[in-house]
Amino acid sequence: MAYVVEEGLLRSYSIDEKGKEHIFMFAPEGWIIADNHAPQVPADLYIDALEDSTVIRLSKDINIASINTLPLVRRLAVLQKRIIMLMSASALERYDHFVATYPDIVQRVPQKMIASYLGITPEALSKVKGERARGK
Amino acid sequence: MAYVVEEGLLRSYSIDEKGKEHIFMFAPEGWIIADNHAPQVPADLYIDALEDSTVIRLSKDINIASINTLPLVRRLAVLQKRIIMLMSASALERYDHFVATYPDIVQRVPQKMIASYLGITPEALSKVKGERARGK
DNA sequence: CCCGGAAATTAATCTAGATTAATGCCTATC
DNA sequence: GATAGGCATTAATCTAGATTAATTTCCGGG
Repeated sequence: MAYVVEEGLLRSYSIDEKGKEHIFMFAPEGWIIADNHAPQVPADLYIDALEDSTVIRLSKDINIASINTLPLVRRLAVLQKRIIMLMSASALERYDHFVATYPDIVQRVPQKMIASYLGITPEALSKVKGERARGK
Repeated sequence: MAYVVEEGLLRSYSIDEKGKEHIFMFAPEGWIIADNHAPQVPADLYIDALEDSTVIRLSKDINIASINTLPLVRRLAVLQKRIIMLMSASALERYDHFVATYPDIVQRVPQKMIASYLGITPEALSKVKGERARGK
Protein backbone atom coordinates (compact mmCIF):
# COMPACT_ATOMS: atom_id res chain seq x y z
CA MET A 1 0.00 0.00 0.00
CA ALA A 2 1.20 3.51 -0.84
CA TYR A 3 0.35 6.97 0.44
CA VAL A 4 0.93 10.57 -0.48
CA VAL A 5 1.70 12.66 2.57
CA GLU A 6 -0.41 15.81 2.57
CA GLU A 7 0.70 17.03 5.95
CA GLY A 8 2.79 15.69 8.81
CA LEU A 9 5.59 13.16 8.81
CA LEU A 10 5.65 9.39 8.38
CA ARG A 11 8.38 6.79 8.46
CA SER A 12 8.80 3.31 7.05
CA TYR A 13 10.95 0.78 8.84
CA SER A 14 11.75 -2.91 9.07
CA ILE A 15 12.29 -5.11 12.08
CA ASP A 16 15.10 -7.66 11.99
CA GLU A 17 15.28 -11.13 13.57
CA LYS A 18 16.70 -9.67 16.78
CA GLY A 19 13.72 -7.37 17.01
CA LYS A 20 15.61 -4.20 16.15
CA GLU A 21 14.00 -1.47 14.09
CA HIS A 22 15.73 0.02 11.07
CA ILE A 23 14.26 3.15 9.56
CA PHE A 24 14.20 2.94 5.80
CA MET A 25 12.82 6.37 5.01
CA PHE A 26 11.18 9.49 6.38
CA ALA A 27 8.31 11.01 4.41
CA PRO A 28 7.35 14.62 5.09
CA GLU A 29 4.74 16.66 3.18
CA GLY A 30 4.63 15.92 -0.51
CA TRP A 31 6.43 12.59 -0.35
CA ILE A 32 5.15 9.21 -1.34
CA ILE A 33 5.69 6.31 0.99
CA ALA A 34 4.89 2.63 0.50
CA ASP A 35 5.21 -0.46 2.61
CA ASN A 36 5.79 -2.80 -0.33
CA HIS A 37 7.32 -1.86 -3.63
CA ALA A 38 7.10 -5.02 -5.67
CA PRO A 39 4.96 -8.14 -5.97
CA GLN A 40 7.57 -10.14 -4.11
CA VAL A 41 7.93 -8.61 -0.69
CA PRO A 42 11.64 -7.80 -0.45
CA ALA A 43 11.64 -7.14 3.27
CA ASP A 44 8.61 -6.39 5.36
CA LEU A 45 8.23 -2.67 5.80
CA TYR A 46 5.98 -1.03 8.33
CA ILE A 47 4.71 2.51 8.23
CA ASP A 48 3.65 4.82 11.01
CA ALA A 49 3.21 8.49 11.69
CA LEU A 50 5.73 10.52 13.68
CA GLU A 51 3.45 13.55 13.76
CA ASP A 52 -0.27 14.01 13.35
CA SER A 53 -0.61 13.59 9.61
CA THR A 54 -3.07 13.54 6.76
CA VAL A 55 -2.38 11.27 3.82
CA ILE A 56 -4.00 10.16 0.60
CA ARG A 57 -4.13 6.44 0.09
CA LEU A 58 -3.29 5.48 -3.47
CA SER A 59 -5.63 3.03 -5.06
CA LYS A 60 -4.55 -0.53 -4.38
CA ASP A 61 -4.56 -1.66 -7.97
CA ILE A 62 -3.05 1.38 -9.58
CA ASN A 63 -1.67 0.53 -12.99
CA ILE A 64 2.04 0.26 -12.50
CA ALA A 65 2.75 1.39 -16.04
CA SER A 66 1.01 4.67 -15.32
CA ILE A 67 3.54 5.72 -12.71
CA ASN A 68 5.69 8.65 -13.61
CA THR A 69 9.23 7.44 -14.28
CA LEU A 70 11.08 10.58 -13.32
CA PRO A 71 10.43 10.32 -9.57
CA LEU A 72 11.36 6.65 -9.73
CA VAL A 73 14.67 7.41 -11.37
CA ARG A 74 15.37 10.11 -8.83
CA ARG A 75 14.55 7.73 -6.02
CA LEU A 76 16.97 5.20 -7.47
CA ALA A 77 19.68 7.81 -7.31
CA VAL A 78 18.90 8.49 -3.65
CA LEU A 79 19.04 4.81 -2.75
CA GLN A 80 22.26 4.41 -4.70
CA LYS A 81 23.84 7.22 -2.73
CA ARG A 82 22.63 5.70 0.53
CA ILE A 83 24.18 2.33 -0.31
CA ILE A 84 27.49 3.89 -1.17
CA MET A 85 27.41 5.90 2.06
CA LEU A 86 26.67 2.77 4.09
CA MET A 87 29.60 0.98 2.45
CA SER A 88 32.19 3.72 2.65
CA ALA A 89 31.41 6.47 5.14
CA SER A 90 31.87 6.62 8.91
CA ALA A 91 28.99 7.23 11.29
CA LEU A 92 29.87 10.91 11.54
CA GLU A 93 30.17 11.37 7.79
CA ARG A 94 26.78 9.76 7.32
CA TYR A 95 25.27 12.01 9.95
CA ASP A 96 26.70 15.14 8.36
CA HIS A 97 25.40 14.08 4.98
CA PHE A 98 21.97 13.50 6.45
CA VAL A 99 21.87 16.89 8.14
CA ALA A 100 22.95 18.58 4.94
CA THR A 101 20.39 16.70 2.86
CA TYR A 102 17.39 16.80 5.20
CA PRO A 103 17.91 19.76 7.56
CA ASP A 104 14.15 19.99 8.18
CA ILE A 105 13.80 16.35 9.22
CA VAL A 106 16.57 16.72 11.79
CA GLN A 107 14.47 19.29 13.62
CA ARG A 108 11.40 17.09 13.66
CA VAL A 109 12.45 13.63 14.82
CA PRO A 110 14.25 12.37 17.93
CA GLN A 111 17.94 11.69 17.53
CA LYS A 112 17.54 8.00 18.06
CA MET A 113 15.49 7.79 14.87
CA ILE A 114 18.18 9.50 12.89
CA ALA A 115 20.64 6.99 14.33
CA SER A 116 18.34 4.22 13.21
CA TYR A 117 18.19 5.67 9.70
CA LEU A 118 21.99 5.92 9.64
CA GLY A 119 22.41 2.32 10.75
CA ILE A 120 24.03 3.07 14.13
CA THR A 121 22.92 3.12 17.76
CA PRO A 122 21.74 6.31 19.50
CA GLU A 123 24.71 5.99 21.87
CA ALA A 124 27.17 5.91 18.99
CA LEU A 125 25.62 8.99 17.42
CA SER A 126 25.71 10.87 20.71
CA LYS A 127 29.33 9.92 21.26
CA VAL A 128 30.53 10.89 17.85
CA LYS A 129 28.76 14.25 17.96
CA GLY A 130 30.23 14.96 21.37
CA GLU A 131 33.72 14.10 20.22
CA ARG A 132 33.53 16.53 17.36
CA ALA A 133 31.94 19.27 19.46
CA ARG A 134 34.91 19.36 21.82
CA GLY A 135 37.39 19.39 18.93
CA LYS A 136 38.84 16.21 17.46
CA MET B 1 25.46 6.66 -20.00
CA ALA B 2 23.60 3.35 -19.94
CA TYR B 3 24.18 -0.02 -21.58
CA VAL B 4 22.35 -3.25 -22.14
CA VAL B 5 24.65 -6.21 -21.63
CA GLU B 6 24.29 -8.64 -24.53
CA GLU B 7 27.01 -10.97 -23.40
CA GLY B 8 29.65 -11.03 -20.70
CA LEU B 9 29.73 -9.34 -17.32
CA LEU B 10 30.20 -5.73 -16.26
CA ARG B 11 30.37 -4.00 -12.92
CA SER B 12 29.76 -0.47 -11.72
CA TYR B 13 31.65 0.89 -8.75
CA SER B 14 32.58 4.06 -6.94
CA ILE B 15 35.87 5.16 -5.45
CA ASP B 16 35.84 6.87 -2.07
CA GLU B 17 38.16 9.62 -0.75
CA LYS B 18 40.60 7.04 0.60
CA GLY B 19 40.85 5.54 -2.86
CA LYS B 20 38.93 2.38 -2.04
CA GLU B 21 36.62 0.79 -4.60
CA HIS B 22 33.07 -0.18 -3.72
CA ILE B 23 31.18 -2.32 -6.18
CA PHE B 24 27.65 -1.06 -6.63
CA MET B 25 26.37 -3.72 -9.00
CA PHE B 26 27.24 -6.60 -11.27
CA ALA B 27 25.53 -6.79 -14.65
CA PRO B 28 25.50 -10.12 -16.50
CA GLU B 29 23.70 -10.86 -19.78
CA GLY B 30 20.37 -9.11 -20.13
CA TRP B 31 20.95 -6.50 -17.46
CA ILE B 32 21.04 -2.77 -17.84
CA ILE B 33 23.84 -0.84 -16.23
CA ALA B 34 24.38 2.90 -16.03
CA ASP B 35 27.05 5.15 -14.62
CA ASN B 36 24.68 7.98 -13.77
CA HIS B 37 21.03 7.67 -12.98
CA ALA B 38 19.86 11.23 -12.55
CA PRO B 39 20.68 14.73 -13.73
CA GLN B 40 22.44 15.45 -10.46
CA VAL B 41 25.29 13.00 -10.15
CA PRO B 42 24.65 11.29 -6.82
CA ALA B 43 28.01 9.63 -6.58
CA ASP B 44 30.44 9.08 -9.39
CA LEU B 45 30.08 5.59 -10.74
CA TYR B 46 32.52 3.90 -13.03
CA ILE B 47 31.83 0.93 -15.26
CA ASP B 48 34.14 -1.71 -16.57
CA ALA B 49 34.02 -5.22 -17.95
CA LEU B 50 34.98 -8.27 -15.87
CA GLU B 51 34.76 -10.56 -18.90
CA ASP B 52 34.96 -9.99 -22.63
CA SER B 53 31.55 -8.49 -23.26
CA THR B 54 29.30 -7.05 -25.91
CA VAL B 55 26.91 -4.28 -24.99
CA ILE B 56 24.40 -1.98 -26.61
CA ARG B 57 24.81 1.65 -25.74
CA LEU B 58 21.48 3.32 -25.07
CA SER B 59 20.99 6.61 -26.82
CA LYS B 60 22.27 9.46 -24.70
CA ASP B 61 19.12 11.52 -24.78
CA ILE B 62 16.58 8.78 -24.44
CA ASN B 63 13.25 10.18 -23.31
CA ILE B 64 13.10 9.38 -19.63
CA ALA B 65 9.30 9.15 -19.70
CA SER B 66 9.54 6.31 -22.20
CA ILE B 67 11.30 4.02 -19.76
CA ASN B 68 9.34 1.02 -18.65
CA THR B 69 8.35 1.49 -15.02
CA LEU B 70 8.18 -2.16 -14.01
CA PRO B 71 11.95 -2.79 -14.10
CA LEU B 72 12.47 0.45 -12.22
CA VAL B 73 10.12 -0.60 -9.47
CA ARG B 74 11.77 -3.98 -9.26
CA ARG B 75 15.15 -2.35 -9.05
CA LEU B 76 13.93 -0.17 -6.20
CA ALA B 77 12.95 -3.29 -4.31
CA VAL B 78 16.43 -4.74 -4.83
CA LEU B 79 18.12 -1.60 -3.55
CA GLN B 80 15.75 -1.45 -0.60
CA LYS B 81 16.67 -4.99 0.34
CA ARG B 82 20.37 -4.18 0.00
CA ILE B 83 20.07 -1.18 2.32
CA ILE B 84 18.27 -3.18 4.95
CA MET B 85 20.89 -5.92 4.69
CA LEU B 86 23.70 -3.39 5.10
CA MET B 87 22.01 -1.97 8.17
CA SER B 88 21.06 -5.18 9.91
CA ALA B 89 22.94 -8.25 8.70
CA SER B 90 26.40 -9.55 9.55
CA ALA B 91 29.07 -10.09 6.92
CA LEU B 92 28.28 -13.79 6.76
CA GLU B 93 24.55 -13.25 6.47
CA ARG B 94 25.12 -10.81 3.64
CA TYR B 95 27.39 -13.28 1.89
CA ASP B 96 24.87 -16.10 2.19
CA HIS B 97 22.15 -13.88 0.83
CA PHE B 98 24.34 -12.92 -2.10
CA VAL B 99 25.18 -16.52 -2.94
CA ALA B 100 21.51 -17.47 -2.78
CA THR B 101 20.45 -14.54 -4.93
CA TYR B 102 23.23 -14.57 -7.53
CA PRO B 103 24.68 -18.09 -7.58
CA ASP B 104 25.92 -17.58 -11.15
CA ILE B 105 27.84 -14.40 -10.35
CA VAL B 106 29.67 -16.11 -7.50
CA GLN B 107 31.23 -18.50 -10.01
CA ARG B 108 32.37 -15.74 -12.31
CA VAL B 109 34.08 -13.09 -10.21
CA PRO B 110 37.00 -13.18 -7.77
CA GLN B 111 36.07 -13.33 -4.12
CA LYS B 112 37.52 -9.94 -3.39
CA MET B 113 34.94 -8.38 -5.67
CA ILE B 114 32.13 -10.07 -3.82
CA ALA B 115 33.63 -8.73 -0.61
CA SER B 116 33.65 -5.27 -2.15
CA TYR B 117 29.98 -5.64 -3.11
CA LEU B 118 29.15 -6.73 0.43
CA GLY B 119 30.98 -3.80 1.96
CA ILE B 120 33.70 -5.82 3.70
CA THR B 121 37.38 -6.60 3.07
CA PRO B 122 38.51 -9.75 1.26
CA GLU B 123 40.29 -10.83 4.47
CA ALA B 124 37.08 -10.56 6.48
CA LEU B 125 35.17 -12.63 3.95
CA SER B 126 37.84 -15.30 3.88
CA LYS B 127 37.93 -15.45 7.68
CA VAL B 128 34.21 -15.68 8.14
CA LYS B 129 33.86 -18.41 5.53
CA GLY B 130 36.67 -20.39 7.12
CA GLU B 131 35.11 -20.10 10.56
CA ARG B 132 31.85 -21.53 9.33
CA ALA B 133 33.53 -24.28 7.30
CA ARG B 134 35.19 -25.74 10.39
CA GLY B 135 31.96 -25.54 12.35
CA LYS B 136 30.96 -22.33 14.16
C1' DC C 1 57.81 -27.08 -17.07
C1' DC C 2 58.91 -22.78 -14.94
C1' DC C 3 58.10 -18.21 -13.64
C1' DG C 4 55.64 -14.04 -11.99
C1' DG C 5 51.81 -11.69 -10.40
C1' DA C 6 47.33 -11.72 -8.66
C1' DA C 7 44.13 -14.04 -5.44
C1' DA C 8 43.27 -16.33 -1.20
C1' DT C 9 44.35 -17.71 3.36
C1' DT C 10 46.04 -17.10 8.00
C1' DA C 11 47.45 -14.66 11.94
C1' DA C 12 48.40 -10.61 15.07
C1' DT C 13 46.94 -6.32 16.27
C1' DC C 14 43.88 -2.32 16.26
C1' DT C 15 39.57 0.38 16.29
C1' DA C 16 34.78 2.02 15.30
C1' DG C 17 30.86 1.12 16.91
C1' DA C 18 27.85 -2.25 19.86
C1' DT C 19 26.38 -3.43 24.32
C1' DT C 20 25.30 -2.61 29.00
C1' DA C 21 24.33 0.29 32.52
C1' DA C 22 24.04 4.37 35.25
C1' DT C 23 22.74 9.28 35.43
C1' DG C 24 20.58 13.30 34.18
C1' DC C 25 17.16 15.57 31.44
C1' DC C 26 12.62 17.20 29.74
C1' DT C 27 7.94 17.77 29.47
C1' DA C 28 3.35 16.05 29.94
C1' DT C 29 0.04 14.61 33.58
C1' DC C 30 -2.21 14.72 37.93
C1' DG D 1 5.44 21.04 42.16
C1' DA D 2 5.79 16.01 42.58
C1' DT D 3 5.95 11.83 39.50
C1' DA D 4 6.90 9.13 35.59
C1' DG D 5 8.23 7.65 31.13
C1' DG D 6 10.83 8.58 27.02
C1' DC D 7 15.21 10.65 25.37
C1' DA D 8 20.08 12.02 25.57
C1' DT D 9 24.53 11.71 27.50
C1' DT D 10 28.48 9.46 29.52
C1' DA D 11 31.42 5.76 30.64
C1' DA D 12 33.26 0.92 30.83
C1' DT D 13 33.65 -3.10 28.38
C1' DC D 14 33.27 -6.09 24.37
C1' DT D 15 33.49 -7.62 19.50
C1' DA D 16 33.05 -7.73 14.37
C1' DG D 17 35.53 -6.41 11.08
C1' DA D 18 39.70 -3.37 9.52
C1' DT D 19 44.54 -3.16 8.97
C1' DT D 20 48.98 -4.96 8.26
C1' DA D 21 51.84 -8.41 6.95
C1' DA D 22 53.54 -12.91 5.88
C1' DT D 23 52.63 -17.39 3.45
C1' DT D 24 50.46 -20.08 0.06
C1' DT D 25 47.72 -21.28 -3.79
C1' DC D 26 46.46 -20.53 -8.40
C1' DC D 27 47.04 -19.74 -13.14
C1' DG D 28 48.36 -17.95 -17.71
C1' DG D 29 52.17 -16.93 -20.70
C1' DG D 30 56.82 -17.79 -22.13
